[in-house]
Amino acid sequence: MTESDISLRDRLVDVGVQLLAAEGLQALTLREIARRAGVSHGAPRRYFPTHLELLSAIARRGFADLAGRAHGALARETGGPRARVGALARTYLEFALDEPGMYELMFRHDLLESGHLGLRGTSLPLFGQLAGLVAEVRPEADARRVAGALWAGLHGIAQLWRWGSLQLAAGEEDFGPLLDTVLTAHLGPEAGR
Amino acid sequence: MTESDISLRDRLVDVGVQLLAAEGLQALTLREIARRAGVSHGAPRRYFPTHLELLSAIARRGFADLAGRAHGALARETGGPRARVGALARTYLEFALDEPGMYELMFRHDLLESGHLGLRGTSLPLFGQLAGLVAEVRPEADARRVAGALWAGLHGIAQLWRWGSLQLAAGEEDFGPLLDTVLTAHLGPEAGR
DNA sequence: CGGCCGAAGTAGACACTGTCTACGAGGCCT
DNA sequence: AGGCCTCGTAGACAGTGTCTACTTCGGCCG
Repeated sequence: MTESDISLRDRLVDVGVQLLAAEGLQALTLREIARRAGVSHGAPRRYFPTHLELLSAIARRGFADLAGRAHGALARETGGPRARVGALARTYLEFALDEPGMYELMFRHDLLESGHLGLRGTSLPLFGQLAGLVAEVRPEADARRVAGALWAGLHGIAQLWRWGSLQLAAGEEDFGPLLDTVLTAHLGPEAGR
Repeated sequence: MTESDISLRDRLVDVGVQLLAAEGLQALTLREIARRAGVSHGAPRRYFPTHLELLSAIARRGFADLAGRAHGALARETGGPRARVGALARTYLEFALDEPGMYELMFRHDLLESGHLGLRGTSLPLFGQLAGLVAEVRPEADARRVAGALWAGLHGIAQLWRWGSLQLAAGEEDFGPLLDTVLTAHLGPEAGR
């Protein structure tokens, strides 16, 4: 069987990721995941003692996905540091809007293990890259502080945009101009755009 | 009795607000609210057909509270538009960090009626005021766009700060410098600070 | 080869949730 | 007085996460 090739542990996470993308965070119950994996509701407990741990494992996939996309975007972007920050930021927002359920889960820290798996594992390195690029663009500024402000702006846009708040309040139709506004405010205008 | 002076409807919301502040969003179950209000678990249904509607009524208090604080802050701040934006922003962040449960609820739109009560009711006017002040500070820019970017920055700081992400990643101890960074980036330096 | 043992999954119980429905108590109006 | 109607009660129901006792089955050791 191809399904029993991989362990139940991995299959549960696979099913979870798929279910999250298909039906959203609310559908991601322990029992429904077990059902779709074809096992009883008690089975997951052997690998994930608590629901939070299973959700955390699913979220970890999301962090890995985001890190992969960011890595790919940076590899593709051959311009200067300012352009690379722009590519990173666009990737971040596209991820948040492409995978709304996953993005939601990744930042619902009440549903995740308190260990902040995502942050330490992949967000921090990613943040470090961002801060490094910022330092190149604005050597006179406190790069980590500016990178933090930038990240906050990205996260805010992602969140508010998903709810339609910014569309309604700011009257935008696309998040691009908002993103450019934030980037330009912190880093100055982008050369070739 | 002083408790039966006010209607059960209001009492439920009162109890909810109090419970939210005391024990957080997770404790805000319909049955627990009913218990603390001294009625059976079916009683709320007469006033709030669904749990979401009760939560929405509670959140509405939060939006009103925020609007009141903003109004007060603007009344207190006698400086120019740039200083007034600063006061507004600080008020927003202080609210988010003073009342973390309420702030969380206000932006958990999966728990609120889809009508976006809060947005239309109080956030939009508030956003309008912000945009008006921004227009005074930067007449050459698209005020609503800048205000949107500013709001996103505030929301992002509030969210990330509450989880400790920014403290960890950006190495800050206080959100003030981050807030100043965002404000300065979008509006230029504040005169008297 | 046979018995055992431990890992893996099952099945049912428990407390809790939100929702729904049938029911009773009490006041108000005609 | 009698009827109605608003308000709240009480219990049932499906669903959830967690916990515990029980089966099943494959591999290992004597």
